Amino acid sequence: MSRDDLAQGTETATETTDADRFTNARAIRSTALFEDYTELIADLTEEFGEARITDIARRLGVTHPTANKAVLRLKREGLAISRPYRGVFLTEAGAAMAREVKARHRLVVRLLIAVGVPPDAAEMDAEGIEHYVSETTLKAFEAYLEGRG
Amino acid sequence: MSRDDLAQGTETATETTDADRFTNARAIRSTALFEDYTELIADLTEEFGEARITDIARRLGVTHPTANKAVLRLKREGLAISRPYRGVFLTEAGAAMAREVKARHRLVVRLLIAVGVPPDAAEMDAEGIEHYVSETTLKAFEAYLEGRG
DNA sequence: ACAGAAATGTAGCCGATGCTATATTTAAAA
DNA sequence: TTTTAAATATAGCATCGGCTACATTTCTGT
Repeated sequence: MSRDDLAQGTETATETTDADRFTNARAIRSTALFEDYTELIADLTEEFGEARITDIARRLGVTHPTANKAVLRLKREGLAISRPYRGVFLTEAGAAMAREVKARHRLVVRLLIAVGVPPDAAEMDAEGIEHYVSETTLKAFEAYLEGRG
Repeated sequence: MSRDDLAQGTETATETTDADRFTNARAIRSTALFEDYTELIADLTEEFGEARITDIARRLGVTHPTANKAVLRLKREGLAISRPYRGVFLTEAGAAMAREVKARHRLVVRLLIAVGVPPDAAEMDAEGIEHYVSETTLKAFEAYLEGRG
């Protein structure tokens, strides 16, 4: 099920209820962490050739056991692979998620700045906002940014 | 601690680290549910004179036990009050949160529509986005909407 | 007034996401 | 090489936020 299927809810066609919106938001909340991890692992891999648990934990501002547990979940979901005491790497699925997330992140930051948000605040807020931006909204952002050169 | 204190992180002044951003996002994630509940309770109280657990649960798309447990947390945090088998009401603190959240929600929806997001998608995405919009960004949204009449 | 229906409450389960404390393994230094 | 430091793993605890199943209370209709 894609983001936009979710975004449409389960209604026959027209109406969208409050419950649909909240259910959608809850669904996204549960994938937000995976998005953060895959994006970060991609960054670290590019920078250092691999993503070490310690680096992941430090960048996210959590302890290593927390990062380790999250990586176990990533592996279980087929988004990452790793051998004991070694670096973490993304699977193709994980890399695809990372690419998508990164593109979304950049677009959100660009749009915020375009409407006058200071760059620092834009970066800060985008970290949370990006997860909730649907394909439809993303397209609108693109169109808006196009239309103003 | 306010949203913007959080948004500044614990840095001395200038630099904002990745960890600050993620820690900020996590902090907001943990208050998002309270925001949803207070806003909804305010709505229901206005509509029906009180907020019943059943109505809260239905609008959020969760079961009553889940809503009940959340209300217990709200009460523990001093945001709501209720007597057994009776409606739920907001405290002054809860009502203040509801007002703030509602204002933020409206502004986010207006901005999304202003940049070309279809109203349906704007409503849907705002449900998640609104929680992550800082005061700074909110001010920028206001200025942007002012500046285009 | 009372029976049945509806609403609310409680108990207990689960998974996610954080933590601390304690192994264990790998890497670095003497 | 052997010791020490750093990184990683594991165990166990807590809270949150979902659920189902069941108990209790309130409301409604006859």
